[in-house]
Amino acid sequence: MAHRTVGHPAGLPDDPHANAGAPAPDCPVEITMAALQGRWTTLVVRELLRGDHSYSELRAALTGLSDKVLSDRLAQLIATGVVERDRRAGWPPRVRYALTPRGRRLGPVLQALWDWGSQPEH
Amino acid sequence: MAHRTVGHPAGLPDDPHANAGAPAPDCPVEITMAALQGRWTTLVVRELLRGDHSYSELRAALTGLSDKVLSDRLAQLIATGVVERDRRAGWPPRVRYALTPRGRRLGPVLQALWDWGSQPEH
DNA sequence: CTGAATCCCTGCCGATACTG
DNA sequence: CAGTATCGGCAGGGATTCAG
Repeated sequence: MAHRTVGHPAGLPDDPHANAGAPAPDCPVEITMAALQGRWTTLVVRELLRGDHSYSELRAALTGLSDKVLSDRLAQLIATGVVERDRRAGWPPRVRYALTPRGRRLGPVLQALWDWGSQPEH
Repeated sequence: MAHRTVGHPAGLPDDPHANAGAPAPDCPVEITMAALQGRWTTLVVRELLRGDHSYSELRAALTGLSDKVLSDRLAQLIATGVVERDRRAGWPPRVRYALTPRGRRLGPVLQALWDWGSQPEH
């Protein structure tokens, strides 16, 4: 049991599946990074953690975010199963965006990112 | 105390400092994402979680990673305080790369990323 | 052995304009 | 209200070459 510098709770890095010598798209870490990647993405998720929003509510909350990028991000988050779109019939068009259960589970992940980023340098 | 959909342990999203309406470089989440951003970055960190490595050891472990990107990644990780370089006098040049204490604290972060990415879709 | 410098190509993202 | 279409600038990163 040679050089196990520190104990790891699960999966990392002693998991048998954790032996990628190259960036594999099916690596769990890559999957999560891909879901969160891109400018504004984490902010959109954080906004939706507060509750569901309409398109224009998101745009108002995230000042500086353009239409193109917002729809790109929403499409990305829907594709990764983080967000679901609820379109209701009638006029004017009413669309609501909300986190899926999977999306809500990003809370602890963002929390871990927040915690590390808040820690002092050394 | 209107619509608090779920309790949050700390910082997110009810932290007073968590009100950025735009991508702020000083946001803790952005700091962590910036440290981990870029292809190969998480794999380099994961490799170093196993112990310190020489330059060529890293290159051997990460098949397909080019010199340019590896030195870019090491510079990035050193700049963000994740990795430290230990250069020893003599010939041939011997250099060792190891995680700083701060870098070792990325373990739980990668674990959180891994966990989310391993979860079933719904 | 340990990198830095260069070249080039691709994809991201911001701005603007337009549609159902 | 809720998006899509198009374009252009710029940075990321892969291959190759050169240097300490």
